[in-house]
Amino acid sequence: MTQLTLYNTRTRTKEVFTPLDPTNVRAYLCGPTVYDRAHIGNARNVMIFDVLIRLLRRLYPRVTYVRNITDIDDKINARAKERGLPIEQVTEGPIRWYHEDMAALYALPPDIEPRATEHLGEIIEIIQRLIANGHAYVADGHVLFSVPSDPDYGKFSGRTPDELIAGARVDVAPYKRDAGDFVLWKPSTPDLPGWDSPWGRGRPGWHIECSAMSWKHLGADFDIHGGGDDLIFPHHENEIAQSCCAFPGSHFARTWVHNRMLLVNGEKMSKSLGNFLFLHDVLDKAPGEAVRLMLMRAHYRSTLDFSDAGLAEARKELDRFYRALERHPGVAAAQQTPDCVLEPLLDDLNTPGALAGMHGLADAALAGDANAAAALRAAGQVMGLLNVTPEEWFAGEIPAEVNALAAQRVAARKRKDFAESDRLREAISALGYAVEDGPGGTYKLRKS
RNA sequence: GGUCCGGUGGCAGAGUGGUGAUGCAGCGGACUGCAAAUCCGCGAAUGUGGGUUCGAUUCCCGCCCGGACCUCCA
Repeated sequence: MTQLTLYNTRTRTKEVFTPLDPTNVRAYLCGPTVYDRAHIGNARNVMIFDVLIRLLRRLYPRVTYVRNITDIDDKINARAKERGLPIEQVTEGPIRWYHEDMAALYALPPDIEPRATEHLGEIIEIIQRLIANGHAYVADGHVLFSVPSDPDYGKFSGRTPDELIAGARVDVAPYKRDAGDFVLWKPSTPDLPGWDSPWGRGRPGWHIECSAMSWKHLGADFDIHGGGDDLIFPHHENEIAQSCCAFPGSHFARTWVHNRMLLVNGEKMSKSLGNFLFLHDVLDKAPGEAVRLMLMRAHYRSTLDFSDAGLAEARKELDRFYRALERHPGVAAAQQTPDCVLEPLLDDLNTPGALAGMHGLADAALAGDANAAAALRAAGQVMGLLNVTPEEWFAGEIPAEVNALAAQRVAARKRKDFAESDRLREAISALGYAVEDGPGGTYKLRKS
């Protein structure tokens, strides 16, 4: 019996995953706030969830994968104001880029990609429910969630309300009854985007849109909710509070999967440090699969240092996998995911372990085992790797100039003019390609 | 200050109460005009001090070091 175990942030333990409805597993991932390019941290988050979805689809007949787009946000408003544009025009580019960048990493598209701007009705309905059952109040044009009204508040992130107040470093707005209360709805001035509501023209707070979109598309109870671990508090704590209080008796997401943050060349990536690494820039320098593999080289719950050296190693690992496939041209993927890859993945998404399994298969394939090559392809499918042919991986576009030099080199080797041969190899190398000699004067070119 | 996580070979990075995966790099050999790739082989690690145990890298405690969250951030 193949059983998936996942570390559940809610219980802080590894648990056997049991779907609420085995005929339809429902998962929600906090998607991007679209005011800028996606960065490499966004990519890690999507990659780990992508492998999870691929794995679930091998275990269950149907998986509904929802990943939202947050297109209402004060940063978006700020950009719109700067440029004198409506928010739709500010978010349009980032949404398109996000799709392009994630596609370059071979990320599966979500089944449903809801947007906050399309869910004002659900947002307002949840707020009304919260007011009606005493978990929210109107003050000074705002609607606030009343933290003291929810006895479970803080349990998820492991905090007590006292701690929250003690640790609060922000000024507490005077209209708040309790320092920990957070905004569900806030008024918009005429120069800001706003929507009509029972509380006047305004806009939703940060956390409410995820409660609304997951409810609409997955129901009040669903299986898995994912995100970066920096969202545990306050975002996910607040989502849980809103949703559970709005829908008494419901439990919101059963299993919470959070990935650790990543470092860039040893430093935390943050706005204040100004070292945000955009996916777009990384993809200019390295193939999408290399970036993807790089992000899988560490377990999702440990810190990953995204470095140039690591990216170079990821590329070499893929070279090895593709060489193994190259030895068995046209071999189709095996039906079953090989155990040496499946088992580590079932154990809380141990992607480094799965990669080790793939190296074992590559060894066997290189030694001539066609079944191992077929298994390697199947492993690639669940990992989202090995999406192209070996020829495409190695060759890419070989410039005519490089081909010409290589042809000259064959001639030089034929007449045993090795000095000229070596000179030509260096010339090819200077253009960014490596030449490998095969038997009988044959050769292969690849990007170096 | 509060809460939480981690310290494994040169680097990256898993697992495990009983002689420590995997990759990259390095070294020796085969192959090659020389290389590259491939194959064969090699060296190399569990922060520190205690405790539990027949036995701990794995469990517990102290210490040292590093990191995260508590504030917008995946």
